[in-house]
Amino acid sequence: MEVFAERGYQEASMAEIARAAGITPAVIYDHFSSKAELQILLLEAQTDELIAFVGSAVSGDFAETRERMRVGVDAFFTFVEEHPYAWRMLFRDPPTDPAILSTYREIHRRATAGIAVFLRASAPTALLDEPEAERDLEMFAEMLKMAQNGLAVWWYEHRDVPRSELVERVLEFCWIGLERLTEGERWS
Amino acid sequence: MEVFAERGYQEASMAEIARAAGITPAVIYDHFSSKAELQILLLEAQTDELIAFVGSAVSGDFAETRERMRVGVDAFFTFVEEHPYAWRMLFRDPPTDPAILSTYREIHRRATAGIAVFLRASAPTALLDEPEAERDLEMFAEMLKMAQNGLAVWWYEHRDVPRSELVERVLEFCWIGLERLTEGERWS
DNA sequence: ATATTAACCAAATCCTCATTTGGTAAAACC
DNA sequence: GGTTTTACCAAATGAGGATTTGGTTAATAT
Repeated sequence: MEVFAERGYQEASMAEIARAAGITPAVIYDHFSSKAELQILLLEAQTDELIAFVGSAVSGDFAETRERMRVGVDAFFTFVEEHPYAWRMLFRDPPTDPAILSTYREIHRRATAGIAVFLRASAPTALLDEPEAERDLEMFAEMLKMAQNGLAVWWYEHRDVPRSELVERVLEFCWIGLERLTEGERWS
Repeated sequence: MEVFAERGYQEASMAEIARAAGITPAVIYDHFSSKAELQILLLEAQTDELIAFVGSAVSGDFAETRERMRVGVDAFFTFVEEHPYAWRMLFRDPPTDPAILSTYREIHRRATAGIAVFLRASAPTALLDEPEAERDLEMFAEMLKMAQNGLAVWWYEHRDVPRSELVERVLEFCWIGLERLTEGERWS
């Protein structure tokens, strides 16, 4: 993971991965059928971990939707902080290899879908009855995911900024929009 | 551009690029010193075009900041619509080649900085005097850029959605946060 | 008209890896 | 104690693809 994350898939050679693991490339092939498979297994494992981590953070009871939102965003950045390699593999370097691209897309689909489910759970019935509700939720989820992710990339070059500040900025940036969404208002 | 955009840098072979241009690979080397240089020149040219395009769209006089914002966001999506290859090269597939990575980072730095300048121009003096003003603007710019870009990626799979709808969703998502930023308010 | 430069190409190079081969040695099993 | 499985590796193998070579032909310049 370290080598994949630091170098990106293409630049990570099996030789370097093996060296980092203290073995030789041949040993890797005793355990994984190809470089692509190795990458895919890592990606999937990390996705499961991220989704479980954020999911459990937001699953409790919250007095206000906003609190739940804050906890979710905070959980994401906590994951980034604690699993920097995982995050870079998952969100920073889209793969070029076609064999991995479909896995990558699936991961992002799952991430967006997860956020959308979360948003839907907070939205009022009236809004959900609108014919474009699904699509709108998906768009909001996509924007939230990418805004968060963009900040995470930015954070990488500004390590001195504390996590709590990132969380605040994300909420400031989009909260009101999300709040109105969850209250069923539309404005022009 | 077409081949780079469709396949991504790694998967685009010089042979295919040449074929698409109706020539042989050797001819490319009469004009460009390497595949990396070719990619870099294309990236830089497209960046200049995008920045000029959005820049001129938002440079006029607007009664309200919100109108200016709408026009800027609309200009971005118009560019995506009219220059799909350019957009994919610029924003969709981060390069893996180290020689190109620095160019890619510089491009994104310029894009974020351009958005930040735009936001700063609309922000009140009081807010700009805060010590963290620069950093906050940068964070907002980063989020706006990535939210927009995320929607553009999403759009790629939902071509039936009209541009105007994307623009509205972006504004809904983040406008109020931006509005408060430009009015100097902070809330907890 | 001739010299120079530019556009072009078919066929070699050549280099970087991923992947395989064909083993040894230690551990686990029975 | 012998057999099988597992962990391991040094040294090939081989493919894909960027880049060069060594030209020809068309255009431009003088």
